[in-house]
Amino acid sequence: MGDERQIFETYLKAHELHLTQPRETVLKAVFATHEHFTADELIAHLRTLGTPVSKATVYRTLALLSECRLLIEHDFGLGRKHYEHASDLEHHGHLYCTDCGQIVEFYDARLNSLQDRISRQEGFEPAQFVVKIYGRCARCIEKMRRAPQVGGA
Amino acid sequence: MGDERQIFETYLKAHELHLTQPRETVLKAVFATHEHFTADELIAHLRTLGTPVSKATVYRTLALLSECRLLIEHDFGLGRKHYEHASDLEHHGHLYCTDCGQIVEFYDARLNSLQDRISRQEGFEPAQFVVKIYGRCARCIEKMRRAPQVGGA
DNA sequence: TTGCCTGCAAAACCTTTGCATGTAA
DNA sequence: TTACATGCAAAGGTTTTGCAGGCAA
Repeated sequence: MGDERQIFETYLKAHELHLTQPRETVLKAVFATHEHFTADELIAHLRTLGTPVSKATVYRTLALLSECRLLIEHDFGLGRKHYEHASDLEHHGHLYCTDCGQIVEFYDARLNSLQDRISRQEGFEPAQFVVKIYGRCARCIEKMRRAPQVGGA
Repeated sequence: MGDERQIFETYLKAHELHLTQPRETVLKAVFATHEHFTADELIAHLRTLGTPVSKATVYRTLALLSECRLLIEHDFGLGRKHYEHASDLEHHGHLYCTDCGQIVEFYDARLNSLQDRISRQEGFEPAQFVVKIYGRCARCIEKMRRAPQVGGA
């Protein structure tokens, strides 16, 4: 978490912005765990911690953290964004279960070489690589087997 | 476009739904091209064609077409969904330029084997495989070289 | 002291929903 | 004839913005 703070401070200085107390509160909470989270969850968590930060400021801070590449915004098509640490993104992607909504991470060392090869081909300068597989997780496949839905095709 | 119509009709019949005129209008417009589009763009396009369909019906029809796997919903984190033909999805992913918003497709035969391998590993039954690379496109890299931004890191 | 930052509430945005009317089968 | 579908407008949920007062540097 020392790294993140330093990167954030450097970014703020470079843009003549301030490291305020609310921003520091958000920074700490965000990098205290490695969980995915939504803006709303973070706002609730901060309230629980006894260090509430307003909705507007949380959104503004998340935008800053995404701009300086400390956070990645994910969108699973649910109408709200999920955030995760950019440093956690290397070599991994997400499996999203369309039945129960569970998000499972998977690791594959070949993802990065894939990203590089494709970006080079297209003349792209890659910043983020996002791999998602939508489908049904093992648990829901099993559940389905025991109690099949009508019209399940 | 014959295929899509048949698949849609079969799906509607199986669920005791009707193939109405507005649904047919949407179906035709959607499968007339292979472009990505948003709901809003489609609504505007239908108006231009002289065959307007209401917002509510367009959204409802897009949901149906996604349910029967004729369309894929994409989310590039812009607050609105992009749709594309499911049949176009094989072996390809998207490069999204964070500067100009351009979306470039890339093809790589290895994507499908990657999906299969990962899904098997995790016990997933895959339905959609989404690969996105966010970054800067060749044109914007060039533009940037000629007129660098302040604080451009 | 200066200009950025905060929090509140209102606005904006895309998408969904309730309801009376219209229409496929 | 019966149920499903349409269109309008209003509601819904998340994210953004305007503004007056507060704070970092």
